[in-house]
Amino acid sequence: MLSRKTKYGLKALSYLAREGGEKPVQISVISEAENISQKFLESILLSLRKTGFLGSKKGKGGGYYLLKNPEEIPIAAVYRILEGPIAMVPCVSLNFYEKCDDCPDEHQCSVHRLMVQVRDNTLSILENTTLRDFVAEN
Amino acid sequence: MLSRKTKYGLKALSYLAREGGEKPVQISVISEAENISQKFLESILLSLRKTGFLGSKKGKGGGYYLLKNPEEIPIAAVYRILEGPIAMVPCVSLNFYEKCDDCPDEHQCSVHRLMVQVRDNTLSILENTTLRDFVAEN
DNA sequence: GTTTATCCTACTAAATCTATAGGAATTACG
DNA sequence: CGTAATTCCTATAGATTTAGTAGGATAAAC
Repeated sequence: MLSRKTKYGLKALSYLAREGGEKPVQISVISEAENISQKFLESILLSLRKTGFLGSKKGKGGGYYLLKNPEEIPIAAVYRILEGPIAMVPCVSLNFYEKCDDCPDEHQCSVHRLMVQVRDNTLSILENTTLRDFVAEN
Repeated sequence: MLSRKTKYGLKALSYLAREGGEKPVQISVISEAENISQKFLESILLSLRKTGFLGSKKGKGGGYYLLKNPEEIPIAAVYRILEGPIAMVPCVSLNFYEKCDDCPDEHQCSVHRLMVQVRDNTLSILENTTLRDFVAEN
């Protein structure tokens, strides 16, 4: 299940992408447009800024803006920042790998093999979809 | 992320499928073989029994056994019992649908459309994989 | 009637999620 | 300059979920 954090983050980025990126957009504007708690959104945008997806400007007329073109931002990258691993089990994750404590050999684990398949499929969708697709659809 | 509950449940079912189903297998045997806390596994098997996947027998020589052939048990069905929705957002779930409180119209939501894609892909894997595949792989 | 097993309910500790609070820092503008 | 508008940052808190644990009831085998 997707956390609200990730969902809100994607919606906010989507909003910024649709906006075109001419001027910074204030948190309050996005939070109203997308029905997101302003304070919560604030912390989400902050972490997207710290990881290089967003730029910001303080003070009057300030706000957030995209640092890259929408087509350069795959959903997978955003997902990994806000949600974490895309894989359903850590032992199958490419970016957040962890060994399972219950499996002596993960190559003999049927769950492992199944989840590799699921990961590959999900990944191909999330890597090949960018913010640009979010804009184009509307 | 897959909960341990679901992972353990799948491993236990997988164990039973490999066993062939002649005789009931005790919780303690499965829990040792698969490195799962016995008490925790107990509650998992119980809920799989209540939902018609497993039969059980009490007393000496008792234990759990599959009620159907492995090829008749798709992973998707087990997943829904133990984990819940396969979809990443409730508004995209076939079996556990819920409207998002933040979306006025889900058909105009880019996250929704993306997650429909992800769901369809994951679903086709989980519906077309059965316990039989878990056995065959070894 | 003793042993072996599942059955069932309730509880708990820890982690995670979803925020909220409150002020500091920065910028625009008159 | 001074004031208003905005992001920046840290800390905290309440709710929910997860991953078990405890302890006895029930049933079957022998």
